[in-house]
Amino acid sequence: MEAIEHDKRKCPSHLSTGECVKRLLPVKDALDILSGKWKLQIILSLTFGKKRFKQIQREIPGLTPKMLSKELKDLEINELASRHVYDTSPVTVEYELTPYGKTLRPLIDELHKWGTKHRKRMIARE
Amino acid sequence: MEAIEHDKRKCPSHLSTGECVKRLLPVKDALDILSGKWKLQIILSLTFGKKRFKQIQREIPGLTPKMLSKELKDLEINELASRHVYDTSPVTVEYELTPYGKTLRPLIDELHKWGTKHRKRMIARE
DNA sequence: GGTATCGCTTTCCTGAAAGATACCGGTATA
DNA sequence: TATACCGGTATCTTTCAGGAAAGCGATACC
Repeated sequence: MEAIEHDKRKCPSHLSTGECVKRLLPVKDALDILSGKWKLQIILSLTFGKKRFKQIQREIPGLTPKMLSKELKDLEINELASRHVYDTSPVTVEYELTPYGKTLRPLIDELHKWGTKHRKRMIARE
Repeated sequence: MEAIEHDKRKCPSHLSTGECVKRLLPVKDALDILSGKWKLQIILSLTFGKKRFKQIQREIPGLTPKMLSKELKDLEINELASRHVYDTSPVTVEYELTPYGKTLRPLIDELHKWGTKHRKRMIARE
């Protein structure tokens, strides 16, 4: 039987497959930083000001200290949040978004914009 | 010992905690659609034109038919991709990004932009 | 003395996602 | 006849993110 015409388009001709993958990497980096069950909530919580460990935990129901600790470390490693230890006793520890962390804002806004449209669309469809 | 001054900022005063969570939902929706090991690559592959099942699979090393099948279904459910079956034998099936699917573009670009900066920063730091 | 708070860490465990592998009917190709 | 392609599905196993619970040193409160 007659086959359908297929062109072999893969990547645009000026890009090799390898280059396509390379273009993908930064997108994955960004995605990694925001995905996961708690990251967004924690970032959001910190956008409203400095917070202490327990304070964040109390704000986010279900968040265990283990997870919070881990996520905060990730944020620190990526220089999105900073940790300040004060020599009180027992120690006081505060976390805060770095200026760099705040550069996530437009990205989150874009996600919010698209997500909102999508949500409406999916609900409208029923 | 003297405690440090803490304000109790949580959410901006005009937003309840519930409303904060609500603002989060659409962001998560968007994130869900893009995160995962294969979704981005599949979407990217489809931005370069209609593709057949095996064609996509060949383009993305390591992608099993089971995963591809599942991801394509997800894309269909979200109306981001469409499936066309042609009555040849054996059947020919083509997948393509819908116009709606193409609206993801600015979002992916934004992720790419931030991700690129972040990648540079992390590499520069060593 | 007993209990509570702070800021975690450690250990153990589970459910869900992802991977490996095999298979299916139908067709074309050698 | 046998082998390969197509578009998947079915089944089994592995991996791994994340949860539950306990503990820790230091302090403060009743």
